[in-house]
Amino acid sequence: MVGSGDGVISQKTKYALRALLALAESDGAHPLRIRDIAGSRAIPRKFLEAILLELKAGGLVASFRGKNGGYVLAKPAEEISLADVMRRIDGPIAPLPCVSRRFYSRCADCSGDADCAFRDAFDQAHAANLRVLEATTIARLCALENEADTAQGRCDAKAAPDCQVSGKRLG
Amino acid sequence: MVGSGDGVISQKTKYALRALLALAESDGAHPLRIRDIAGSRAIPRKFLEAILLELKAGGLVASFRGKNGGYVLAKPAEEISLADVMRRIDGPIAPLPCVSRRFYSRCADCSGDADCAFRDAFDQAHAANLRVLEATTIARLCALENEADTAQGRCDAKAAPDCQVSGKRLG
DNA sequence: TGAAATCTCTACCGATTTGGTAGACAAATA
DNA sequence: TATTTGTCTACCAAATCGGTAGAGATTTCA
Repeated sequence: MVGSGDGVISQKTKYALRALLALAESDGAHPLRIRDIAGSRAIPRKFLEAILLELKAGGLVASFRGKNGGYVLAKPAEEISLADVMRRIDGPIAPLPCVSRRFYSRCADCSGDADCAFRDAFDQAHAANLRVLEATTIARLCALENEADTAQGRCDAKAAPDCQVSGKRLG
Repeated sequence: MVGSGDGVISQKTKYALRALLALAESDGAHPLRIRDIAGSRAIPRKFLEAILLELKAGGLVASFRGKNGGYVLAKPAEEISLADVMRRIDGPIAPLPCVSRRFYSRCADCSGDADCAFRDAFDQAHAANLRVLEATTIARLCALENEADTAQGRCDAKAAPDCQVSGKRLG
């Protein structure tokens, strides 16, 4: 079933972003417990444990153990971009390894055949994509979220108005 | 292993693009046989059969059976974009279903939680990505490929010069 | 010195997707 | 009718995705 389309952002990345938003919105004085983040953001607890460990390994969050322990952001929310999170959780963002900024490697089968012709196009597309992803920070998302909340109506009010909800549109 | 990175373009899409390039480069008078495309472009034959059927279902190629049969492009190479091929083979390009132009649907878990804040950013990134992918046609890829070929040195000569080949760069 | 609370680590698990392969079948052509 | 081509149904192994279980290590507090 080709078109069922969960899209390309993994569940894991969505959970990671939600967790980071939760941390960014907390006062930062007290660490947030895994259990509380999981509870408030609807994330499976054990899964979140693993995700936070990855984020910690990537230097995005820090943790404390024992009573009063928990997680905090390891740097200002302004310095964590969407691209940072995606790369840490799902690996390279580039569509082809030979076009990757951070994880460059030669395409295994690129020599002597037609793949090379694709490279340039994918490189441009990737660059355009990345510009947005690098420019968007957790802080910015946080602001957007609060905006939406106080203007109430929450998420649904912002759904693209020209998109039909029923079924798929193949045009 | 998060960074091993084959990238996001599936093998299947790469094969599809190679096959389309082969068809675009043939004179168009005689159909190309699956076997010949597979041979000249290093694509597993049986796998290519399935791919061509999908492209046919999508109206990108046409076929003839029996002796002298084979495949041809169903429309001018100028009218087949990278985005067309990717969508036909791998489904929606959008990172989130609620941001998709062709396959819109509401995110399952978007109501009342933080996902909404992501939407806007991913929407912009996707739009930027799509602009390039829609603008790049098979004809253009074909031209690029020939350019590279006649300037000889083939692919490898075009590899990004500022990228080290050895190992991964984590910066 | 515990005991409790918290993060950490290793191991597993079922479902789905990816990248294929095998083989019978159908339609053209000569 | 024999041959040559595409078409269709069914598999298959390996990897990935989304998660779970449970023991272990640290810190704090009484």
